[in-house]
Amino acid sequence: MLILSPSQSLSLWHKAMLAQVRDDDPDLTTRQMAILLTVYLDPPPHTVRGLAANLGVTKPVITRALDTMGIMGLVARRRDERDRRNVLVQRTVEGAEYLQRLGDLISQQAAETV
Amino acid sequence: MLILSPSQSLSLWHKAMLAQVRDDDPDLTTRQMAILLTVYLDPPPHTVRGLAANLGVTKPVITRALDTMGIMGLVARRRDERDRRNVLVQRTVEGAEYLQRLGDLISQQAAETV
DNA sequence: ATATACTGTTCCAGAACCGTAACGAAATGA
DNA sequence: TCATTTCGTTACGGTTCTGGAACAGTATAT
Repeated sequence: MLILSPSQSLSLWHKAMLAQVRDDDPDLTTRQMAILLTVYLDPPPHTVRGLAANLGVTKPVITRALDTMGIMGLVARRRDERDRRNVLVQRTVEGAEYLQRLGDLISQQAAETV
Repeated sequence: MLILSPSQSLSLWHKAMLAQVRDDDPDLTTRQMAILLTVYLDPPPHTVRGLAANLGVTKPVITRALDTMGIMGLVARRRDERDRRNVLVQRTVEGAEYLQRLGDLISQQAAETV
């Protein structure tokens, strides 16, 4: 149970967004970020279809986001050997480090918020 | 001074991103969101050049974002009559309401975070 | 008056995204 | 076996964003 007023929320959101924009890495889209966080925070397995349903978007959106984030090294794909129609989305060391930095950044901005 | 652990930060970020993706409104890009929040949270005046420098992006990025968010009604442009080279970025009722909803949403997600 | 500096915008080619629809591969059921 | 269903991906046409360069309009300085 976190106490975070709407005003504090916007201030925190602002700082986090600014930090994202200012660093040199290319920004993830809102959808990509939602997918990435879901893969790392929700329990596996994660399939394309499951992610699409969870986020309320079409399957090609997931496929394309996985393509992009795969190239970035943030997630990996693997065939489900038990049902080879499925693709299982997996975490990577690089992705875990990326989100760890993000969490640290937000946490730090929160600490500096009045 | 807010206490928000990295883990709580990611969880909060996740929920906020999911809410953004799931609603029907088109998602703002990270840059657009950063510009919008800067205009509403930092003291005016806001110029294209100032915003570009503050965010570390080029001026066309600001111009285009103002075009898009202007069509959405989230911000407005006005010539600076004292120096007609400048464009002053102004807040709108619709933009204020948008950010108020965003702040409420994040605040509410925070309250539901363990 | 004229050159210079500065502002925001527009133009350009390229990249990434979008939704819809069609698709091949794999599993299921008759 | 063969039709059907269920996967994820690809193809299509269109929109939006990107950085860099050129631009017109305004202010300033000589």
